[in-house]
Amino acid sequence: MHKASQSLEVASANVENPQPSSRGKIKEKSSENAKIISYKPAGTGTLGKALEVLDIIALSDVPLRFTDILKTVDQPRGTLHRQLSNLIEEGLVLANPDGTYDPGLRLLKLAARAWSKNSFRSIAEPHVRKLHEATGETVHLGVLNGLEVIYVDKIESNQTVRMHSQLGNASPLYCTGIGKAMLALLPEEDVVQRAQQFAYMKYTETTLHTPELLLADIQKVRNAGVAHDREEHEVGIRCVSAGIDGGENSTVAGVSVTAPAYRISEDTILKWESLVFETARAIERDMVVSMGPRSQQ
Amino acid sequence: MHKASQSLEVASANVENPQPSSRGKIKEKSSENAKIISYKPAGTGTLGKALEVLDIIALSDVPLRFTDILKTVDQPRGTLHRQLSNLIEEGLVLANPDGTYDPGLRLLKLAARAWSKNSFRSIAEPHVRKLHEATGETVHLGVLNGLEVIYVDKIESNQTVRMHSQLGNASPLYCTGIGKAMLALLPEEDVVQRAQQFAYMKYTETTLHTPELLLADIQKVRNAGVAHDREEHEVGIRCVSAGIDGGENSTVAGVSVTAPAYRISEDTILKWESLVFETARAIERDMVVSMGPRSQQ
DNA sequence: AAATTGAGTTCCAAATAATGGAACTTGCTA
DNA sequence: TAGCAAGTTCCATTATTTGGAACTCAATTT
Repeated sequence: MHKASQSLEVASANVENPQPSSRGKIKEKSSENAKIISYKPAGTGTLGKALEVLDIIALSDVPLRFTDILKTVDQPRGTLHRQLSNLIEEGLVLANPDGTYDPGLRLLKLAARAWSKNSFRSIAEPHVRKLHEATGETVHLGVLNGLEVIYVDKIESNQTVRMHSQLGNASPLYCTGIGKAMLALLPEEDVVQRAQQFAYMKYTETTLHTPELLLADIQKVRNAGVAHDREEHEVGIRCVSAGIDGGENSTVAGVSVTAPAYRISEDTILKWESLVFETARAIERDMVVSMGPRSQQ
Repeated sequence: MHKASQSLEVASANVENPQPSSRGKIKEKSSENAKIISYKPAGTGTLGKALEVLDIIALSDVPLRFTDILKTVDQPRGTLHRQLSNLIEEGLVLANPDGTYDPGLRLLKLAARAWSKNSFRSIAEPHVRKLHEATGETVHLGVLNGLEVIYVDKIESNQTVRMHSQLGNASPLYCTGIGKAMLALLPEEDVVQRAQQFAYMKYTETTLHTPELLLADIQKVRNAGVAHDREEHEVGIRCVSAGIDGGENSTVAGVSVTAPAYRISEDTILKWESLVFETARAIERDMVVSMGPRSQQ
């Protein structure tokens, strides 16, 4: 109990869940069920601590030196030094000649596989493409991950912007169309809980920057079936989004169409609402076929 | 040579680097042993073992179940089970409802940062783009990583193919233009050593599938300053490539132009040779400016 | 229906790896 | 040249990982 509690306690709070799992599965963390969700597992175990360091290096906006990392992570110098050595040895971190550290190439290689193997993404791809063709605007496909949405696919309307520039990027749930659409799929108490955990930032005038504003909007999304981002994350940018419920698969995701506000009329928005909604439904249907109950191999 | 320089080179690209390091370096497994390059560090330490499991999951072409992984990795069931638990808890691995495992979303998020933070890539980007504009064909940017080239950027000639589909992908050095161009930059004994370690596959009729064939070609590349892939990896595909020597930075990389053989004449090839060569030189110059001696921050 | 098998999970003493404090280098600065 | 800051190494202590075996549970087999 002593040690188990430390390594896997994330689920400590959400005990007793019927979980109709057939064969046992490995302690699945906060997926759909988790009543109490701990999004910040805080590096427990050797792996967790190593990843904590890796996160600091990867998520920083400026190159970090040894001491910078040391200040962020609460550890003795000797310990951090060895952790960095291990990360470098494994190719997860790159030591620059000037004494700073960068994320390593191995991450790219792993992620390339993670992306191409992602079955949800490949199932959704034709639908995403069709939506792009129907609207002519930028389309995003995102997956729920804790308090963020992670973009797993994207088709740009404007080809001058690099396509892949944003894949894998993460945005907060509360200020994006996809984020709100996904929240609306979750049980109310789960939404309430997450709403309390956001570190709200008022990106624009219309950003929903309190749990109350957010929860009220989520209710509207539930009724409408689609979510709107009315310049809530970036001035001048609007988006229409619909949530995708993976069901069995427990994946919660969303699609969206995004465009500059000046370019689109209310009529266009209405048209997009149904297009986006239908796209989400189509993806859900394909998911049941491909990964649903009783299938796969 | 100044500042701190802890380029520990465990499995880094350049063995045998005089490296006038001033401050001590991190760890450094065995400096006199640097002749023997261990590209397969074989999971040492807790982190290494965890990554070994992650690699198996990420690099497999089919979804793996617990037992499949167990057969590949030589470990007791109990141990593997806990390792998987840890990987799942950290978001590096995703447990599917059907009992199979996939690489997790956290990898995408980390890799997105690794990519956008990669200073080499961003320095090279304008040159890569220019080369694409000058040739109208597909341009690749790759970095040396052990026995492979990892593609860090790519501009497609044919927009119908998804741009990001290949980023992070790895190919063997011996059968790609960029790979051979990079090898040509390394000291001879290093090339010989790597040449012996490849698991040669005869992809096409012209694949250089023995160390002898490869070494002979590398010599030609050294003389010419550019490397050719004459349908050595894929039938009907040719490519012209030049190596990029990071110098101080110790990054070894390469650029290439690729096109279907039927579409290009010998004249075109000649023109590309100088374009590609010049692009590589231009990138090297920019690297010295941005990350070379006396700079940073 | 009972027995068997296969797949996954849990437990715990023993083995191994990580920790953290302190001493040690080294380059830079006052 | 003394002092300082940044980075590196060492090693006894502490904590985690290991691996074998026992256990659960469902799907076959007999």
